[in-house]
Amino acid sequence: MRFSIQPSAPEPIYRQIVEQVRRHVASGQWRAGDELPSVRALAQEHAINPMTVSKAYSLLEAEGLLERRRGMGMVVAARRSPGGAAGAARREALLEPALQAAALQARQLGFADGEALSLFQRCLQHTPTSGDRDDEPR
Amino acid sequence: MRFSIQPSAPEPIYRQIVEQVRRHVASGQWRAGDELPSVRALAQEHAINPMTVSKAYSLLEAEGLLERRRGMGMVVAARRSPGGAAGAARREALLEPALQAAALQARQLGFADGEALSLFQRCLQHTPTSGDRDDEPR
Amino acid sequence: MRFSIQPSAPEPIYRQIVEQVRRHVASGQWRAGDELPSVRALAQEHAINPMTVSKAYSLLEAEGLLERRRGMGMVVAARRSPGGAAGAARREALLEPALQAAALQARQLGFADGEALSLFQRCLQHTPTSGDRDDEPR
Amino acid sequence: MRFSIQPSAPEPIYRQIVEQVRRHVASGQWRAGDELPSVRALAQEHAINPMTVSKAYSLLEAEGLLERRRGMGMVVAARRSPGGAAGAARREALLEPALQAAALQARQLGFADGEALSLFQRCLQHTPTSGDRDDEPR
DNA sequence: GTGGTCTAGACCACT
DNA sequence: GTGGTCTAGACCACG
Repeated sequence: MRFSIQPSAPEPIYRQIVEQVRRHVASGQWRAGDELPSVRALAQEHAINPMTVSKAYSLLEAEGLLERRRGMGMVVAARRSPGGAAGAARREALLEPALQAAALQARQLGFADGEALSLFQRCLQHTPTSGDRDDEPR
Repeated sequence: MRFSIQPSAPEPIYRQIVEQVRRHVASGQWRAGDELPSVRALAQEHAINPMTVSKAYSLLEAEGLLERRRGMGMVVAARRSPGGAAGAARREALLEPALQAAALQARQLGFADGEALSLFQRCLQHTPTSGDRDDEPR
Repeated sequence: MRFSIQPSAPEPIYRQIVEQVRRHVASGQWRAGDELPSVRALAQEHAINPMTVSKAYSLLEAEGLLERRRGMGMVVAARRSPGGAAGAARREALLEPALQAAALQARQLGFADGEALSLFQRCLQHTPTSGDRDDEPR
Repeated sequence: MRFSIQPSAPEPIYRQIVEQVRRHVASGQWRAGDELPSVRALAQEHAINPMTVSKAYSLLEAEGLLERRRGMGMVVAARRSPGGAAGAARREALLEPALQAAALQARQLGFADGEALSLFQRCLQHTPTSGDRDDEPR
């Protein structure tokens, strides 16, 4: 259960954490009851401030994706069923904004559907399958 | 020559304007000499701050994409040749970041290539060809 | 649009703010488009840290109750319709936890329904009608 | 003599135990000499930390409500006289904070006295008379 | 050990 | 002017 944090990226650190947890839970790679690294451990590992990690965890707890086990850290909540059909819909919903943005930009750039799809396919092939990469390009 | 502005989107308004102009010029849909809406008109139409429009226009002028014609507002500059092979490479370069981001998220969500491509195709079909849409989905 | 903040209360300050906004919006006392005091103004008025206010506002934005007008502060979001039947259900849902807790305690203390209701009525009569009190007892 | 513990509730576990004992003793449902479950038994039954139970019992002992019988665990102390007029006042005092909180929230939500009382009555009817419920609504 | 809260101050981005 | 983000450090509550 490792995180990929890039302090220099334009996306705020706390949001990088939030989105990674969302995607890993939605994809079923992390399951209900799995323990997350402690605030202090994650902060120290990536040389960031504990409050930044805490902020991300708090947001995920408010969202219902994580649960606080008092005195024992955070675990993945038991509410979602990522395996079923609802899980598939959720995953699509999470991916859709990125696809729509890309589609809109392709249109504004005058690309035909085939060209855009071909370029996207090339991007997919250049993106490793595992979600556990340590330093993804941004 | 209409703009699509969404004040509630995470992308800053001035950047939305900048990127839209870049794409429409790169694609050849807007050509040298075309007049852009005045700062005041664009600001009023979308209920945004004139300073925001002005900031975007200034950035585009500094970039050499627009020219300031005294008393006539801004027009598309004459420097680029969007039709050639170099233009094609430029258009791809402009689209690539969005595609890479989508590809990465698709991977982290556990989608196979075929699924991701199919979802992207659906998005493309739901996105009108013209760049003149007024309210795209967010 | 005034807030009642008691730094010495056991309830965290940021949560006092969150709950007050929730209740005032749910009751229709604050309506869509109403502007909230700025982070800095509210912080200074009650001699608390701006980050504490900001945290409360951020939570309310994530909840969809407030909207950020960039560069212009926060306003009440336009999504809810507090006047309708759904609003009434929402208000009841917000009140229910407190009532249930009181009911459970009354039971564990061995009160009969009539006694508990009578005591509650006395409490209601001692609680001013206006929600704008500046220093409510805790 | 069963306890209702909800580890996920905002109220700390040790305090849930303390308050339940207080209420059951004040109401006369638990009487002098009654034995409480052992620290280990209570901890195991609710899957909580024995230290948490021990902390609650110690607080109650310091308060004079419980007594430690060597080798026999804790029993309800003999000091109070819950049946008299003073006992009634005590019970009311224990219930009052919850009622005041509910009344304040009802006011801030814009409820009239009649509505609030009616909702409270419904809550009371849905709350079993016995204090031995195992899973109350949260 | 765990996370929560608050403070103080700095810097950034946007309008 | 607005809010957002991050850092550093302190203290608390809980288990």
